[in-house]
Amino acid sequence: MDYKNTLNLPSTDFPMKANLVKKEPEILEKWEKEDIYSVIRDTSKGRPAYILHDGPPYANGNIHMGTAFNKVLKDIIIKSKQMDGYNVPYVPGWDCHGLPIESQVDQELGDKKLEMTQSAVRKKCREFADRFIKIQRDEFKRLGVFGEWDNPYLTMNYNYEATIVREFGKFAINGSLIKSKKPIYWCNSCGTALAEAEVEYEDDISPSIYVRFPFVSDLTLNYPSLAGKDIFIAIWTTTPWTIPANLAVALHPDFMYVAIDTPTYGVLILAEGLLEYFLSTAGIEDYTIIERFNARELEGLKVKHPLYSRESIIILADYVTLDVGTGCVHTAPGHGQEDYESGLQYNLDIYSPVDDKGRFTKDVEFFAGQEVFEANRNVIQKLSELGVLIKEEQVTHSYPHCWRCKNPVIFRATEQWFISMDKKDLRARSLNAIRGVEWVPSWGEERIYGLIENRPDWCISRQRSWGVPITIFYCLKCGNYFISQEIVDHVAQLVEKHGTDVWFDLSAAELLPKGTTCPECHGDEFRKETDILDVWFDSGVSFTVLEQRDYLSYPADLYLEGSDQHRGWFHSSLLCSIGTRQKAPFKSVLTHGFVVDGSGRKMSKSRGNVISPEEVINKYGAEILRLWVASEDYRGDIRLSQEILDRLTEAYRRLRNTFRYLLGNLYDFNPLTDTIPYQELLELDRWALHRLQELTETVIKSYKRFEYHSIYQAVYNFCVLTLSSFYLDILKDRLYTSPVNSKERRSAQTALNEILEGLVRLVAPIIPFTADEVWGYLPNKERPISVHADLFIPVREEFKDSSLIKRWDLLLNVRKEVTKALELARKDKVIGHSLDATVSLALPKDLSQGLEDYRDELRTICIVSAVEFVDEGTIEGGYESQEYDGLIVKVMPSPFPKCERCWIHDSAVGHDTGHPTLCKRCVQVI
RNA sequence: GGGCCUAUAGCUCAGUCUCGGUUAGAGCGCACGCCUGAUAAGCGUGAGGUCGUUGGUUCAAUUCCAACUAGGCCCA
Repeated sequence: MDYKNTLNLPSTDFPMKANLVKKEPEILEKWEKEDIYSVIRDTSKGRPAYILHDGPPYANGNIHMGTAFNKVLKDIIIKSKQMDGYNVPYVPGWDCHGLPIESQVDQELGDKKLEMTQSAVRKKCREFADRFIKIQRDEFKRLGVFGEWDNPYLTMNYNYEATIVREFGKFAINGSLIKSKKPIYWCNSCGTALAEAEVEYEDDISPSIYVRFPFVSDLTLNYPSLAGKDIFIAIWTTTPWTIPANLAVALHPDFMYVAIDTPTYGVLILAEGLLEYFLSTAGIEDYTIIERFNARELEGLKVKHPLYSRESIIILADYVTLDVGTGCVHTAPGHGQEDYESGLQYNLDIYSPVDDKGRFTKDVEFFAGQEVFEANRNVIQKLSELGVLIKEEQVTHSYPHCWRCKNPVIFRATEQWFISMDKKDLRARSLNAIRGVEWVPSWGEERIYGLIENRPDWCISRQRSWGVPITIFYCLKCGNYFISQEIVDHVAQLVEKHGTDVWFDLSAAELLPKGTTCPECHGDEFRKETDILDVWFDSGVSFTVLEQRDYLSYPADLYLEGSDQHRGWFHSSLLCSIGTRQKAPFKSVLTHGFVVDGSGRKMSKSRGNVISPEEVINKYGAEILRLWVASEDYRGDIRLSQEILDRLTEAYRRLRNTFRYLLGNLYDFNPLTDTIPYQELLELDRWALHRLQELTETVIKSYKRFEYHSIYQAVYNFCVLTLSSFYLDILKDRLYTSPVNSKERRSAQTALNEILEGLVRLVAPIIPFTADEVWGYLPNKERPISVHADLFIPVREEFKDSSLIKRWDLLLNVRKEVTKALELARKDKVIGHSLDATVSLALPKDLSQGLEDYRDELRTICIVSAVEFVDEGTIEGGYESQEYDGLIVKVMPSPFPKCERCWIHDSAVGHDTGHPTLCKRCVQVI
């Protein structure tokens, strides 16, 4: 007779092989059909809300691994908060305006652009953004991310654009807005401003000149050695044309400077560290050092401009280096980024006497009307004539060029709009607010604090097309610019209806409320501003979405982005919110690191180490990608490699198989009728339930702390150690051989069911596809349509029994020793399967006390045919425990025949004539 | 060049921070073996680490401090 048919072997349709790549789209379709997101919204009505406000990705390409990581992390938070009892709506967003899209559209259009109106080009930009929003949306959905995908917030939506106009209006009206000069990249031949991304660096040959500026301040008082001499400071530059705009000379605050006396050039002051370099370059051999200075002693002294009869001031700046030159840096605040910052610091004019075509303006003596690059020659000539030129040569260096016309570009100061950091105490109020926000990890606080503390005023204007206009008007009569609440409201209404195209399509008169007159001169003819807003302002006011949708709330509970956003979105959002609402838009801010390759290098095309989300999804499935997100500690760099993916795939299989095995053993279990009350469960099953509570506690706590890698480790170890290699392995005998409806079997199933129900929920936020697939196979069908619409099962205190755990710790430890002994016996070919063995234990006193009541459990948990306790000294040979002094384990092959049904060797096998190959227990079962 | 961050077995993570103190843990992978009633599964045993480097503090440092190296983010 084939007794195998009399066993209760596991049985389930839940497939062992996941085939995620094929299965996931089916599950997505099911979710779509069920409208799972709405179902979750409905079922969680009335629960406390948890608002994670989405940082809008930029809509100009497919998502990369960083975007995928970020979105999955958000989704894990959303799903886990949801299952932890909150109502967690999620409105995804996209950042739509800005230069990258405008540039890409420019390239697609080519020369056609020249014949198009600004609005027509903007329309192309809108279509471009739209295209990629759809693509990215599908990519995010494919990752299993739940959200309001059919109603996201887009910064180019008309109502959002109107909001931007209104928020900008608040700054303008409250007095934070200022207009001032700032140097930007400028292409002389195109006559346009360029963004940083629009310049290309290429090697160029430039003049390199050394010039001496005579001192005006009297140095002889403090330095008598200099008495009676002509004293100069020596500077070096590769842009002679900026000399007319020189207003200062910068020294490094920590460098030493020397004064050298030369027969040809008089006394020259320069950095000590560049003395040798300078002397050899300038060809000076005859000199004497007559004085040394600390740079700080010279700060504020005056020198004379080498060309004009005005003064230039000596200032200090960190960016001065000893690489090349003299350590005394010619500073023209209107023609360089660093020069500009020094100019602000020392309150210098941002002087930039150059027009749109790159020609000196008429008030520039000697060079008026000359194009700056052509003027280089003349400037050098003039310096030479005036006897202030020390040396001229040529250098090859990397210099910025216009990406369009390939000509060299210049820095030119132009009028720009700024939000003042200090006029309305924006900086102070922001710094104060930072202290009230929870930053995770905590160092984020210092990082953003430092940035806000030191940043200059926020330049919010751009000379581009694809963006939200700065809605300011100018009076044609008096030149005054103005804005008012009435104008803001009026324009915002127009924008809400027609989008910001309206600004480009209509005239100033059409855009203004009827009867508007200039508040200064009552003129009635106007022009509109042509600049648009920095896109960081667009996304910076995204918290308005939280106010405008009644199911969201401001401020958000959480903002979550990469650590680069301390300078980006966290930063602009904070400023926008503080500036208009006096409080931070977020209660807490979580940051993650960047995705790097297996050896910690950044992913880049040139390195060839890029792994795309698409690649992972198509080869392994989104679930593996999500498991990766959960498994990595994201506070630092996040590594990704083929090996990591392979490991995760194997781990996934293990998790899946654990679920499958649990399901397989519950095929005949009806929780409603077959559940055994806790107090009547076998000890081992109660032990398992206690372990489940510990796991639940760890996992729920880790979800709260956003520490998903701990969850991954805990769940995985639970499946492998607690379940697979221990509990489930031991349970097999009881599950398979006991009568179907026996208490022992139902006791095991009660525990298994509890474990399955708990586990499937705990992992659902991380592997939502698999969890929901498992959900469909659970024994009891009275449940929500998806695991994601349900809640975690909280820790059940009544399932905890720490004294039981303590007793069993000993059993587990002894088991470990027995397993070692079994392995040795196996090596010696004494046994194969552990059930072939009978084990004799010589126990020291302290052990025998704890084990006396567990003689039978020991046999079961060691999965051997018999365990007997014997006196010390009666055993010969045997394995001596390293853990317990005096514990000796002797493994022998069982002398009894093997029961054909349960595989246990037993003395009673053969005693029953009806079933001569079965043990007593199995005979009874049959 | 500056600000912030990271560095523990081949891989992913514990431990160190708030207590510095016997042989630094886990799983995976690897090697070897068992089973064939979770079977393109399951079980066991074992080998892997001068805790990035160098100094300092200390009776004692992976743990505290400093510098350096490598890498990451943001600036310049």
